[in-house]
Amino acid sequence: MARVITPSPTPTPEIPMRLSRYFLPVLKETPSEAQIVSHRLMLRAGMIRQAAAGIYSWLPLGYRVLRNIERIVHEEQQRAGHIPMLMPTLQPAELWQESGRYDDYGKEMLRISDRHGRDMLYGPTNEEMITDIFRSGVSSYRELPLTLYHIQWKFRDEVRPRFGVMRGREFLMKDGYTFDTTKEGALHAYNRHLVSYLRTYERLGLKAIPMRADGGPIGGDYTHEFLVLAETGESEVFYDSEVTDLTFGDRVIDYDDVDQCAAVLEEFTTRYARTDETHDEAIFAEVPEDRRRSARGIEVGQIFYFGTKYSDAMGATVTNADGQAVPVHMGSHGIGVSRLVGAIIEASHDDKGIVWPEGVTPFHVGIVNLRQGDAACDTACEGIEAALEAHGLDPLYDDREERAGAKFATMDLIGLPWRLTVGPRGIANGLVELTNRRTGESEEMSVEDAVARVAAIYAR
RNA sequence: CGGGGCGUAGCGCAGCCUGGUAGCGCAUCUGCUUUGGGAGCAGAGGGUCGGAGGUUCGAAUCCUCUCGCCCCGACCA
Repeated sequence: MARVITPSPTPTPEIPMRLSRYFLPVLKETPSEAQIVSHRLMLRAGMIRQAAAGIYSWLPLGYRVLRNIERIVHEEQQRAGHIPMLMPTLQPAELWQESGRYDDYGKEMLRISDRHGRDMLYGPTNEEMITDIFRSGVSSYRELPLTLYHIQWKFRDEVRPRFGVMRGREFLMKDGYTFDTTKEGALHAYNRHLVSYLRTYERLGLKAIPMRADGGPIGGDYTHEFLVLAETGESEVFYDSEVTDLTFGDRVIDYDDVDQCAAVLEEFTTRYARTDETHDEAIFAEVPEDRRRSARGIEVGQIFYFGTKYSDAMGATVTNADGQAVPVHMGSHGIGVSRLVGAIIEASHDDKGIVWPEGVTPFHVGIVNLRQGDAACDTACEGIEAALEAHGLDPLYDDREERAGAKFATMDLIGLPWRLTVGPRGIANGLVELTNRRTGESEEMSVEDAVARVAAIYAR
């Protein structure tokens, strides 16, 4: 696709990485505070470090994954025609007083005051702020429809944060806001988001099922949550087994095509799929018994049409073709970016560690030198590293003075999808070993073939 | 916010009941050996025992207060 902006904090590409010079504080033992597998593995793999309850530093390896997810979300948002921007983490209380949510939100909102005694808050979401921006910048229906989004840190002062980044207090979210003149237009924006989310989650290596969600106090049917099935999920879900067979695949979508987007929504949401909040036993009973499933799921996104709730409260109107000022129809649509790191691990790991999907892996391939200091092995590894980089790939070269077992265990733990093993026995015959992390299958081949194979894997 | 638990070396833990000046495993550092799945031996470094008061000749240990973290529930992306 065309140029895609990936706003801050995204630095320039990192230099080639060797483990001897990296910062990867892996743990052999499991920290006692971690209860679920993704939290345990993120701590053990040196991806995060807790700063306070529900607040984490992202160490280099974790930061790479987070950034990859962020990049994919950006690309898919912009593919759907949505416009990136960035709103601040700290907001003035006035906006929230205007919408009425300053009092409604309760203690989950972190309230602070600045040196002048002015009431501020660390934003748990951005509807008020975007509505304020919109009303001051848009006045005519001719400027609609419009979808603005950003990826920003948010804070909700959860009573009981847990499960690592899956339910932190500080979290990174993509939230997008749609503005339309009519309800029909807003519902197309809703459908378009559903389609783009399906694409996004597939690229992340996840199967996320859209499920009818609870609209909360606003009500209505126009909200779906996307759930990843996992035993450790926080929500109980009920669904027709046919929904797990649906895949978005490579289909080409015209995001401006109202009927096409509506058809995708129809395809993915007609079968029964609900969380316990909206579960209805009577309707569920109509699903053939052998297709009824109940499981647990992790919520990784939500789409929501809420009409004119904020535009009414905050006076966000446009002049329509008849010259009348009408409130805009809005929707907000979120993807839990930091939470996805945990969700992906929950969905993709084994007893040795993480198994990254190729789309989000922190490094494309690990190079394991079994005999550091051996001239033939060192030369081969350095050559492979350079060749992979020439293909635009990021290898992680384990050049530490460690034994084979320790290097393998580290690679397995951090979950790189592919491993190239270079040892004195093989290299004497010009051979290296390519191993698939997920299946454990290994194949011996020449250095040149191995580089070509890895390049081909990531080119697809 | 109700109920429960835990804070001792980077990580995992013992010691606390019955006060006597801190220990084990892993990790780290040095040396030798080893080298295709978290090596062996020898040696070394690292702790205001979460913090503050109190009791006592003496407190990791007993008492009070306080901070932090974790678990169950309610809540939540």
